[in-house]
This record gives sequence, C-alpha cells and structure tokens, in this order.
Amino acid sequence: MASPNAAPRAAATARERVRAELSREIKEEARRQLAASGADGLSLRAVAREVGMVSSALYRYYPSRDDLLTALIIDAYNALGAAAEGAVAAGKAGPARDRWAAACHAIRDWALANPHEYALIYGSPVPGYRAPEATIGPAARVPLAFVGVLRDALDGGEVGGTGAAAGALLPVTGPLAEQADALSAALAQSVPGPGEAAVPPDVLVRAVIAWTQLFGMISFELFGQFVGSFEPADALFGHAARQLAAFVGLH
Amino acid sequence: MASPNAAPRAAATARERVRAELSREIKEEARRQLAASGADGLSLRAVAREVGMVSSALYRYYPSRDDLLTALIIDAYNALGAAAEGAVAAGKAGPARDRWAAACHAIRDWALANPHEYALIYGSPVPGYRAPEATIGPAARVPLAFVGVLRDALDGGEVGGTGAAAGALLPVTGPLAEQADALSAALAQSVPGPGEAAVPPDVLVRAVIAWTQLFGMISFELFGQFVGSFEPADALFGHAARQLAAFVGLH
DNA sequence: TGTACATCAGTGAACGCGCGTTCACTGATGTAC
DNA sequence: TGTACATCAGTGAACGCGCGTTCACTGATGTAC
Repeated sequence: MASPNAAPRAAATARERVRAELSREIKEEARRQLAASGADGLSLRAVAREVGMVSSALYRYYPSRDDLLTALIIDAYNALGAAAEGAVAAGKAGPARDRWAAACHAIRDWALANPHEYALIYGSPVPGYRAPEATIGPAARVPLAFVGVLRDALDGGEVGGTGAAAGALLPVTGPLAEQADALSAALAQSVPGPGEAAVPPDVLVRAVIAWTQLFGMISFELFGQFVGSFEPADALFGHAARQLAAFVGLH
Repeated sequence: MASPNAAPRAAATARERVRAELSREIKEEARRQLAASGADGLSLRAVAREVGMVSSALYRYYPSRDDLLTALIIDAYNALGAAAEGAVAAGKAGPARDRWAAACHAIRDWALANPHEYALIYGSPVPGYRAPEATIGPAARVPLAFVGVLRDALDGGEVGGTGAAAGALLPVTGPLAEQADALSAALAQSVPGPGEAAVPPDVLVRAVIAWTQLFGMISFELFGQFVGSFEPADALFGHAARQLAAFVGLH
C-alpha cells in the first residue's frame, strides 16, 4: 500500500476501483455460467454479453479464457478450503474425531451446493487446460486442514493407542514409508502450524486413505454412481465420515 | 438367430456383415480420438474424416453423436468390468483378501492405461449428455465383481470374526442399515450367483466404503492431486488395497 | 437366368450456430508542468 | 486553474475455425417373381 513503488497514490484511484469492481463482476458472471452449465458452458462471449460489454473488452481484464478459468478454480479451492477450515475451527472444543467428521461434512455440503465448481476442481481435468502454479496453494488448504486436525490431536494425545482397534491396521513399510516420512518432514518444517508434533507416517497414510475415500464418496454421489442403492447418501456419508475418523485413529 | 422374425436369412447377409464391420470401425476410430483428446475432442466430422467417409454418412450407423458416445461408455464399462472379473476369477485359489486386492489393481491398471475412458465413466458427467438405461448393466459389473468376492468369502468363512480387529468398526444403524438391508436383499434375489449367503449389512457398508476409496484414490492419481506427495502412487495403492480388504473384514 | 422394383450406403452441399482472439479506432480519465 | 500529453477502457468489425445435423441425390446391392 504505502510502499515506494506501489500504486501512484496511497489510496486506490477511482479508475483502479472501477477496474477491480468490474473484474469482480466479470468473474461473478463467469461463476454463474459455470454453475449453470459447467466448465464447457463457460464462454467469454456469453459472459461479455451478460455483463453488458462487447466480447473483446473482456481482454482488458483477463488475458484469455484460461485465465478466467484459473481465477474460478482458485476461488473454488479457496471457498472449499475455507469451509473445511471453518468447520475445524468451530469444533475446537470437541474431540478430534468430531472435528475430522465436521470437516468432511463441510466439504460435502459445499460440493452439493456447488456441483459444477466441485467438478471443476475434482472432476476430470478440463481438456487443453493446464493448471498454473498459483492453484497449488489454494488446493492445499483442504489437506492442510486435515493435517491441522491430526496435529492438534497428536498434541492432545487424541490419536491411536486403543490397542485392540489397531488389530486390522496394516504396517506401513518400504517405499510408502519413505514417501510418508518425507511428507511428514516437509509438513513439519514448512507448516509450523499450531501443533508441534510431527505426524507419524502410519497415521499420515491412514489419513490419506480417509481423504481419498471422502472425495471418492462425494464424487460418486455427485456423479450418480449411487442411484438405486445409497441414494440419498446422507446416512452413508455420516457413517463413513465417523468410521474413517476412527480408522485414522482419532478419538 | 433361427427365430421366426429374425434376419431374413439364417446367416448374416454380406450387406449386414459389412455394416457390422463398419460400425465397429467407426467406434474404434471414435475410441482412438477419445483416448487422444477426451470426450470433448470427439467430433463426428473428425471421425468421418479418419474413416474416409463424409460426415453425414456416419448417421447411417449412429443416429447422433450422443449415441456414439453411449456406445463408447458401454464399452468402457464392459472393459473395466471384465478386467475386474478376470482378476477375481484368476485368484480363485487364493484367499479372499487377495482377490479383493487383485480386483483393485486390475481396475487401477485399466484406468492408468485408459485415462480418458476412465474419465468418461468416472469423471465429471459430460455436459448435456444423459446416460441411457443401457449403461446401467455394464456399470454394475465392477461393484458386482466385488460382491462376488464377498459372497465367496462368506461361503468360505473368510469374513470377519477376528474379534480384536473389529474394535475400530462402527455399528451400522438407522436409515443406513435399512438401505444396506434393502440392497443386500436385492442382491440376494436378483443375482443368484455363486455364493448363497446374503451379505450382512455392515459388511456391505464397509465394502461400499472400500469401493469409494478405491475410485477416489484412482481419480486423485489420474487427475493430479498427488503431485509432490505420493507420486508415483504404486506403493500407496498397494497398501491401500490390502488395507481396505482387511477393513472390509476379508481374510 | 433375367427383369422390375425396393432397399440401403454414401455423397456433397448447405443451414445455422457459436466460439476465442486480434486490431485499429474513439473517447474518456488521469498526470505533469 | 489551465493546457498538452499519456494512459487506459471500451467499440465494432473481422478472421478463421469447427461443429452437429438435414436433405435431396446417385449408385450399388439385394429381393421377388
């Protein structure tokens, strides 16, 4: 803001404010079209039409269709990440297992409310589109929210240790153990976060399994693989969320 | 074949054989384009060009682009189903847990070898396309292959009963239990199959969880969510397949 | 075996559509002195 | 406060593309007697 080579004036000029406003408005309309008809239904010309501009004018705001799509992808990751983080934070007082399940529910709720945005980030890749690096950070928020739950639980002694329950758990060995160790180390140093305990590899691997299960189940629900069996999937989802939190070893 | 109102001659006429041949050739070319550039890259005109026909001629074989797509979807489901069934059958002599894991590996291998066909059936729905009833049967082959493993295992006493291992397993109750009961009953009567034992609801639910985990993990691998952590995912996959077979309760 | 007719496969032109992107331009808004 | 100039937003026309589908047509292949 007040840095030497920032905007010419400390406050945003009128032009800049209008520009930011219109950028937002264009993105909003694009999101509306995405929600209505999916990523393929997103057309620059249609967005321009709706915003009341000529199509070429959009190029003053987004250099190409892909850039607009990238903005939507980043927003979607951030919205979903925020939902997960919010659920975790809201459950601060309760047991770790509940926080984990709450994050799962928040993610599902968001996905059901925003199916096309979900499909955009977790469905088949958009053909011809290559996700830029800027999406990596926002995409990591959901997994990091789960890691946050794990760390808090580790700090509070809320992981594993029931003994009997561990009977059906397979040991993590070989190359998988190496990958998990490396990830655990990377998390410990790059994300100082609240908890200080490093996540043990076997817990991390079980968490990854739970994480993939979550998104597999949501995708199946959204993409129609449950028709005629577990539809509506609310009961299945609630059970699975709790079951997998238990599987991870959370109390 | 020899029924009264079948084809005019018992044997297919030359014309019919040519027609069947060309239908196959068109579908093959369509599959090639699908594999090369995904469902959106599939264009009737391009297929016609490659097959050496004028685009309108395709309409003698497939009434519309959607019908061609449907044919590809059915083939994909059948190919994947056959792969899963084959893996199960090949493991007949071994323990149930291995048969389950073998099916998982067969499915993943197929998905990695045919990513666009996988995306076609398990990725985000193709916009504007509505899957006809004819896809239901082929789509059921994979889940039914898993059910087959469960039934054989139940017949052979290869499910559950370890006691200690069941500690981390949550009971299946309420509406979920009802859905699972209904599905179990439907399976028992509509698919007589090899095993005679009905699948207990809690086993069925755990199997569904394992099933969704499998596809979640494959989708994450294929769609790039593991980059930088568990890539390559071979070790993770092998572990997860065995771990979830154990989770289901298979020996 | 031969002729008259019906069926079918494939052609080529056309319809109507929408798309992403570029480019030279006109005004309006801002900046410097 | 006023003028000269630079920056920027938005216009309108155009380029070049490919698509799915329809339709009247020409030949070739089959069928019936």
